[in-house]
Amino acid sequence: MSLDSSRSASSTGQKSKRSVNSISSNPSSSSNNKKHKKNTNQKTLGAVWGAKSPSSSRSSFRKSPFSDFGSYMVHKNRKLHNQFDAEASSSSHSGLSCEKPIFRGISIFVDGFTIPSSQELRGYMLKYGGRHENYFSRYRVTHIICSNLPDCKIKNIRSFSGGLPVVKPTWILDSVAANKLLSWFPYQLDQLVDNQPRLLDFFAPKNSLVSKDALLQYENEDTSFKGSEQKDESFPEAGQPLLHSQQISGESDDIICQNTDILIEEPTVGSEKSCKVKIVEMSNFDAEGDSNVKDELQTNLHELSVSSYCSDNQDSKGLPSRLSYRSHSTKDPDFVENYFKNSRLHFIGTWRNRYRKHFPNLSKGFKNMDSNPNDCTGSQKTSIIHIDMDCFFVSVVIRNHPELKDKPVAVCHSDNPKGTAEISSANYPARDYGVRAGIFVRDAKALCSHLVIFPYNFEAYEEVADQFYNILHKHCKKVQAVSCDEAFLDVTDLEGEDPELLALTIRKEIFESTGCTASAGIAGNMLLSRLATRTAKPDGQCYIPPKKVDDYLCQLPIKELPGIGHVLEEKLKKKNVQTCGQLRILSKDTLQKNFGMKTGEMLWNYSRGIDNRHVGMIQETKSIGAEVNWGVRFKDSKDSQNFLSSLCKEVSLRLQGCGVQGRSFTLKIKKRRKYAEEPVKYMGCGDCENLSHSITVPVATDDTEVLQRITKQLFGFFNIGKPYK
DNA sequence: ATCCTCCCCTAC
DNA sequence: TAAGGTAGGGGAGGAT
Ligand SMILES: Nc1ccn([C@H]2C[C@H](O)[C@@H](COP(=O)(O)OP(=O)(O)OP(=O)(O)O)O2)c(=O)n1
Ligand SMILES: [Mg+2]
Ligand SMILES: [Mg+2]
Repeated sequence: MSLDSSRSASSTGQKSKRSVNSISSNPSSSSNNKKHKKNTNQKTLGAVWGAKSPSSSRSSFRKSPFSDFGSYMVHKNRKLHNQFDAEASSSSHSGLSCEKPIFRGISIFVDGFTIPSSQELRGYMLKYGGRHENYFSRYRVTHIICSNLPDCKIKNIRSFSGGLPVVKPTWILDSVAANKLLSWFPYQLDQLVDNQPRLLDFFAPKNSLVSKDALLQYENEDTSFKGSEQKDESFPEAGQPLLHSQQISGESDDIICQNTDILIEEPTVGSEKSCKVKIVEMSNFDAEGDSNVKDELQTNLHELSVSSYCSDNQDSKGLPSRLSYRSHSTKDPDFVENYFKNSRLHFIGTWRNRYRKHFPNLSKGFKNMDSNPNDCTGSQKTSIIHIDMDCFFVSVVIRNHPELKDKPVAVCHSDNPKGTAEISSANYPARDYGVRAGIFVRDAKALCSHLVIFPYNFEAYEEVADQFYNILHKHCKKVQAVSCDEAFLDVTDLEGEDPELLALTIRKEIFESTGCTASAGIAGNMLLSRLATRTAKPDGQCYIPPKKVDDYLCQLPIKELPGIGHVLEEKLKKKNVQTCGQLRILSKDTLQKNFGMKTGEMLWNYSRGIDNRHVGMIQETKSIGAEVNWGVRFKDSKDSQNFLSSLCKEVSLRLQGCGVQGRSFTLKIKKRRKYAEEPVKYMGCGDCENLSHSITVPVATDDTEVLQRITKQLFGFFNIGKPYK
């Protein structure tokens, strides 16, 4: 009930996509899912694929990742307000460390029963500068610790160790006794000795974590497929005799490749046709009990998306066989699950749902500006703080590596200087070289050859985010979470407090508690405080007083405004608009005519520093979905069906995890564009067309089997593989 | 006018 | 090798 206010305020009535649901229907509703809650919420929670790049942008992006994306990164004046920096560093970091950090860079995972116990080993690791992981991850763990095992278990360990050293616990004990890191080589598990990779360089002082990746690469390097190396973008390799040859059985072509025949002639390298599928499902809540207004069911939309690449024949040799290791949609039966486990975008995309469960009462727009409907009631001007962690993923993983603080560091799955893994976050020294989130690691290495790469540590991000929000909630009731590292605070009501001092205090606490720095922007509305944060970074804060607003905005490149991405930027550039000052010249009418009513108004307002949003207006979830656009390769229709099936399962789990059901469902697919070349990105989806169909069913569901039926039907709408029609 | 479907765009 | 997700806002154009 309270919620409609939020939506109506801005949108002037209807046009809201789906009705909003009533009150509390959400968690309470279906009683049945109680038990799921615990399990599911943790790792599930899904998402939808965003159909990111339009054709135009896609191609430009491909050619020069930097040019249109982060090109300028306006380098922030770190100036003013940099206080506690020095002082805090002394007091802050808890010290588990007074001992010589002989295990620096070492991260162990203890498998099974050991003497001494896993807990004791953990104690040693922490005390001597190392790490201990409770869960195995090939990216975080550098050594597996394990006692000799029965043969039947050995096989298991061999397969999951992924080539990491498997070492006896005495390695730790002896190293501690010697007060230096001994080579693990003599301590390998007896049964595995023959198979150990030679990884002596592991201990290269720098960061062993990285070297692991590097080594793996070297092994495979030569076999890397040529297609993607350099030229790939230039021309469609005309020749390429493809192994194509005959095709498959009738089956394969029907599903996927609709224009198979045509495609075959295409320049495409590998004989694959890509095609993507995306499914979205929408649904209403099962309001069950409160029937009240049936229309209130909030519709909850649930999307599934899949993208696939189908290769029509030749499952045999050629490129594909080489790719077949394990992470590949048709090769790995648990592909979807593994994929999500390692996806950074999945992590940040689902973070919000985890936050909701973690801070149930705080996450819903806290009664928020309750009374004052239109507020704006002048009396006191509102005061908003925006706060954002500096290069979050990097800061967290280098907390215990002070020597790296001023060196260029980035977080990425791979350190392969020829690889197409994406940089997730780069610290400020790295940004000086032009390295930034989203570029390929090979491009990053080209910009900065000594860039240090760290692997992800999702558990740590989760933990730091919790500390971050605990601190924010402690100081302010009106907190609107934006993402795992970013939030708005409405501090208007905290009259006794000077916002700038408060920001200082909060940042200091964050640093002391997490070892990571945050920056803050303080201003009269959300737009301005957010912009202020950008100029404050890194490790600073910035207040924009009302009088300075005009000066501040006038020169500001429009791309800096939230809501203006690369497409809008280009469109405006064509009209000769590059700064807010220039944007102001256009009338609201013109803008609305060119960009639509809402977008036009937004542009007009933002260019003047006007923003009427309120902190804390968070609505109920409207949609839940899951999508995969990487590593999807289908050989025949069965593969695609299996894949859709796993997505249905995933979505079903996520719905249950949230305690909601859906009535409206959308399937999205990606289909390889006719003249698309081989994807530049390893296991990527390349240049695709995005298609979607949706359907609304009479009764809301979260049942896997029902989803499968619906999905099948939706899939049929695409007529994939039926050239005529 | 309003809704509905199929997109596109943006942010993290 | 590598993990290109997720969710919401909004526009165009056709159906009602
Ligand atoms: N394209 C992107 C953008 C972000 N992230 C992840 C990594 C970031 O650390 C985190 C937070 O995003 P921010 O936009 O806040 O970026 P950073 O915190 O890394 O840097 P900044 O100091 O600019 O906030 O989200 C990502 O993986 N890929
Ligand atoms: Mg940040
Ligand atoms: Mg952020």
